[in-house]
Amino acid sequence: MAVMDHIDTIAPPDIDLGLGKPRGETRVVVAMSGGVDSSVTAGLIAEAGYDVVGVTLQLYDHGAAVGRKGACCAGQDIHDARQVAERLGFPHYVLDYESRFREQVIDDFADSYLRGETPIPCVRCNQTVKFQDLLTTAKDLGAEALCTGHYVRRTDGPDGPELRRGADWSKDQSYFLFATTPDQLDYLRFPLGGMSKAETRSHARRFGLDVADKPDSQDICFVPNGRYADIVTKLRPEAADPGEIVHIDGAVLGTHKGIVHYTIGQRKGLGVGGRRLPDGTEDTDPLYVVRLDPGERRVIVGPRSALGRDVVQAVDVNWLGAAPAQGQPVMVKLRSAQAAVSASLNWASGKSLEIRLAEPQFGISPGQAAVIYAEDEDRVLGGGWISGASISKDT
RNA sequence: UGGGGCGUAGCCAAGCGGUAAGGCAGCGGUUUUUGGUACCGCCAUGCGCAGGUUCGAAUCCUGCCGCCCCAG
Repeated sequence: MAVMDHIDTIAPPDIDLGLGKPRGETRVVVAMSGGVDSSVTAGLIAEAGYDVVGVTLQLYDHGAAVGRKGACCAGQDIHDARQVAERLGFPHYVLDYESRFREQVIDDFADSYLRGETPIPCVRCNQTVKFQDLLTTAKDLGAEALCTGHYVRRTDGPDGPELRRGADWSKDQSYFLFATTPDQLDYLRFPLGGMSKAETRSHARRFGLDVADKPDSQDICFVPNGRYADIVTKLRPEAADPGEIVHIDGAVLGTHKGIVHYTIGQRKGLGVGGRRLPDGTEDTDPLYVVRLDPGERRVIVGPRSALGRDVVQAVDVNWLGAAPAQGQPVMVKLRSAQAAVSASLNWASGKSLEIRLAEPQFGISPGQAAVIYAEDEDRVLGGGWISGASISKDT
């Protein structure tokens, strides 16, 4: 089906992790999700002569995830990872991280919705379970580095390691790794960072892996069938309490089915049709969620024009290197699957920052990440969790 | 129970004798390791109901029903 996704033959690359010891004496832990990317990562590192130890984290309930396409880290995926390790001939361990994952990722996910935010569990998972817990485990296993199959690059700069976008920008995952600390980055390696997805799959075929044609993962890994609201409702029933849908002009337009179902910028799912305004004109423009008021359980809606924001505040900021100077032009991604936009730093103080976007953006939601790139749009300077956004007054 | 107006899909509606626009909502798909956005596709054998006129009616006529406004 995907014609572009096929390269017939590909030569073995010689991956060097730059760890300064003979490869055969250098132990490396590879985080294996059971998908193509991390499987190939392990294969390439083993092929390059390193002492590979594959580790797969069991993150959530087996039963719910068995047989699900494109998931990771449970059931079938653990089985797939084990098979890859067997085929490629290196040891493989499965670690039970279910309780840690629940506490640090799933609970946070649910609480975030209660606050009227829209969380990114993938970042939380990288930030905690993978780059804290698993990283510590890797060190305990005597490894010199932890490898993952992320499409990002780690380069050595004058002030230490730098994080850069994956060479294949269509698969770039740097947005999800903005919270990686300098110490963590120092220990991490991303062998796929210079590759395209097509190349990765070709290597998988070269290794004869059954997962070569496994679908790319998508959706939230611990949510079956994309019904994330079900999970949140199960954990925090009040997130599904109904409330009013209120237009920014004050009119109550209907009832919503729980704040968990909405995020700023969202259009679908409101169920509100056209209406006749008091002045006699008709309003049939689509409505978007402009704001969430968790205290009053209100969903505030308005036309798309009411969504523009060009000032963004972020907290829990992480810098990979020196923080940019005030007024410095940067590029910022406010959403994983959207191009970075021009911005400048208004101020940064401690773990907080405010940026000014060159042009207003639509659908900026607290709980999401503002990831800041250098002007070349390649290096990740850092980022933070969006805490608020506003529109500046006309000049 | 005098006068006037209106009843077209879940909502807002165009059409005013020639064989049901459009928007919103909804559904499906594409895109996507978060949520969302965007884009593409689908969505009224029928126009309150019943008769009538006509080659032909949502469009004209009659009756009934239901809303709304004004006047009692």
